[in-house]
Amino acid sequence: MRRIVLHLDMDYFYAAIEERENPELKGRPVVVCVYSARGEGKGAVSTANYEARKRGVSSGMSCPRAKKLAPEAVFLPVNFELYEGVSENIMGYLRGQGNAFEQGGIDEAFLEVTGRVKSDYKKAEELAREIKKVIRLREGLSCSIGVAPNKLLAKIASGYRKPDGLTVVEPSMVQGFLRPMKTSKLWGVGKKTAEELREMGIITVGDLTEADPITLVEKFGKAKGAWLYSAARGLDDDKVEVREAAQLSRITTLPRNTRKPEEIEGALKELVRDLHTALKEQGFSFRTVSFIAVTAALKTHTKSRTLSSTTDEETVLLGLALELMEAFLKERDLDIRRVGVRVSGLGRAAGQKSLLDYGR
DNA sequence: GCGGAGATGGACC
DNA sequence: CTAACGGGTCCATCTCCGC
Repeated sequence: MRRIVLHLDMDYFYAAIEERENPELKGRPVVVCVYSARGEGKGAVSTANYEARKRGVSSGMSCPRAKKLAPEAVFLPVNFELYEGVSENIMGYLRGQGNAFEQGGIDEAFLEVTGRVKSDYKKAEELAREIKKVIRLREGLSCSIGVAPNKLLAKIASGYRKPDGLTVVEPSMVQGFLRPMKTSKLWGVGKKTAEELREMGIITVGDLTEADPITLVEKFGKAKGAWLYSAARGLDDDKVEVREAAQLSRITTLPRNTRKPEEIEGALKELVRDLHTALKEQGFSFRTVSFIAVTAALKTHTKSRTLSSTTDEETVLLGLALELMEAFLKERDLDIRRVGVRVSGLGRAAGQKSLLDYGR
């Protein structure tokens, strides 16, 4: 059976929800920000609506800079609980629309629809239209959808026309679709990889199909080199499936750069409490704890410790986090800008159902 | 040579 | 003001170490 995968991406999700909650915002530039503890407007842009994007505002940009570009924009702090609720509604609906479902972040998801549409692209397109309609009706939000032979292509297709787009890439169209694109359109090719490819004279995906696989492996390592080779050809057999979380973390910016334990501990304790709550909610125990420090120079350092068996004790988590923090401060004479704590080696606490146990 | 642990960096949302 | 910069997750790679 010819495989058909659908990828759905909500349009400027956070800003769109804010517009929906407050219709007066419609037509105005809206910038949703994650503000830090540094006061007066410091932080980064999470999402900007299209009015703000027209003025050059984009995600990841610093808020003061966005303010300079769009002084008349409405700046709002993120309201995660609100967005999560909306996301759950949408994902709950989507889950039932395919043969398999995979959420990839708060505002996007893959659906394996091969069986449901019997490998028929016309039916897949109809299904995509139906999904867009339902989400618009129920949530008052628009999304963009890509329909293609695999996840890699579906993801690129959903981003091809935005907002409110629908792009269908049938197998016969794959080469024509991919060849003219910049390599950075491939999911997994970011700034660094694109730059290294550019140095090799590879700008487009078409260029990449002509690259020598041996050279790619030499340059990028076995896994990534091989992946680049097949991705350029639109090949990908990654399954659509529910993935268990592998790690959970919390990180925050300190009011000022410091290496005094008493100025860091408070924040760390709060992060631990928050992380432990999330752990409990999701029924996870953990085996590895990491202390994360981002220095004044914005370099990230981590220190970790793995236990011989899993636990879900908050006191263990806090004890280890503090211990690792002290070890870090002893080792390095650096001021800390942001601190974080991470748990990995996750297991299921007794009596907890795995996400995988919930049927489709 | 293989694995787990630990550190780091790239990528994406 | 010639910059200033959140928070979260996943993955790959490298080194070290015990076996």
